[in-house]
Amino acid sequence: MSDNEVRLPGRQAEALRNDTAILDAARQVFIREPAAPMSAVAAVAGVGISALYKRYASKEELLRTLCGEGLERFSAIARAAAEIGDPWEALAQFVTGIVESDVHSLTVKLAGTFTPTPELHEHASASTALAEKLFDRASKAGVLRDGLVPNDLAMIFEQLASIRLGDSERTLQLRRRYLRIQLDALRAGPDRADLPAPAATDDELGQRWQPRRT
Amino acid sequence: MSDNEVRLPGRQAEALRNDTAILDAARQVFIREPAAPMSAVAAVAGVGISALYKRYASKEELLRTLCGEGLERFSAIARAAAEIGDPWEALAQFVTGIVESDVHSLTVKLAGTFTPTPELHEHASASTALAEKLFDRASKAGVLRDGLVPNDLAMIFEQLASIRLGDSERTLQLRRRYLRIQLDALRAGPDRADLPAPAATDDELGQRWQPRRT
DNA sequence: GGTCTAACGGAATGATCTATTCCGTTAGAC
DNA sequence: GTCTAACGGAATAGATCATTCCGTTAGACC
Repeated sequence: MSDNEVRLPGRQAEALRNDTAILDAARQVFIREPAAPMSAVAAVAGVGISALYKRYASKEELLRTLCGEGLERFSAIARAAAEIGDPWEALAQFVTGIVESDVHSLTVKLAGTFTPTPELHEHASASTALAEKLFDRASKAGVLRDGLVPNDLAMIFEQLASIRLGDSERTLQLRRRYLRIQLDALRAGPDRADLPAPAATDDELGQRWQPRRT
Repeated sequence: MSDNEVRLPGRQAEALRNDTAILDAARQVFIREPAAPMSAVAAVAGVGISALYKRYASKEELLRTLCGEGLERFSAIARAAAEIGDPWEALAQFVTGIVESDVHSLTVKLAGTFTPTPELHEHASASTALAEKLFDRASKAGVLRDGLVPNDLAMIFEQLASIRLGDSERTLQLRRRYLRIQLDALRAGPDRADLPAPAATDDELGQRWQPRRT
């Protein structure tokens, strides 16, 4: 670890360390199980429950924070991919980046477990726009199979995020395997059958942000 | 509905009708939400809770029954596909059949919510063997991309089963769309990159049958 | 050294949710 | 006109959690 913040000694240093420990633990716990109890987060972070509530007024607030952080990460990955010259490589890097950082679990799968703020909605729209730009570039370059639309990417993320077997390292390996398969099928090529049904609409995908009970 | 069992009149006829109503409702409810309460099943079936417990000693027993029924369906689909002459068509029909009947949600996704019986295990093994036969036939015919193994099919089912948007009809449409994409990527063809990691082993897949809490 | 207090740990509280049981009804069987 | 299998659904008995409360404690400051 780097020590770029060791200005603060003693007690306050511990508090800072706990800040990140709690966020890391929460990310890890809620990615594995979106309905996990707060006590599980505290246990993984190695702190007491009160340390959580000192920082976040409620579970919802913690989840919102995690989700926002996920959207941030999503945007960063999209922006980095946009720097790549080759349109296909840019898209592939983007998709790979999202899958490798498991950002989908942090955003869409957490949405619906809390009531979203307008800011989160805007942030989500902006992120989607970045992804669409990458998609359109590849599409105009003719490297994508016919009939695909940007929202297909979201569904592919969803499918890959459903893979979870063994520890997180093994899960990552398996996701890479099936990502390769999916990417191969997205490229333009001979023998591509027509896609049988329209992709999900924005409205359909937006339903995920409606608060759910489960 | 056909009336092949109307020998029994009155009260017993109602009981028979309830038998299937309950099983249908349970299938529908637990596919949508594996952790659904028994009362939800009763509500959908249009009966009282006691009608459930008259037939199944516990929730576990109902889940086991559903799972067994799903394995039965799985085998039937595999056997029907085995009749098809063309190896690729046989495999494609099999995969399509599993996805269309949402049988994966009935077997693997329910496994782990109850303690499995030895019979279920054997039944599962037998089903897997049928699927492997279809896979091997296609593999030997050279129509599959290199590096695929039978267990890849299970992961593809898993990914497609994770798609759920709107009502069941819309969900089916979307699954057909992404099934087409996945199938295209399974065929042998030019430009197929090597798959980056080994597929799931039987042991890894078997872990799903270990009882979980969630 | 002696206080003071921010930051904690974690038990206690108050809701909520559910599997299962219990008991009074009722509609056909006879 | 009885009798009873099959019900409906309220009541019971436990879980499971989010959140609060209160007693500790380890640095900060004198």
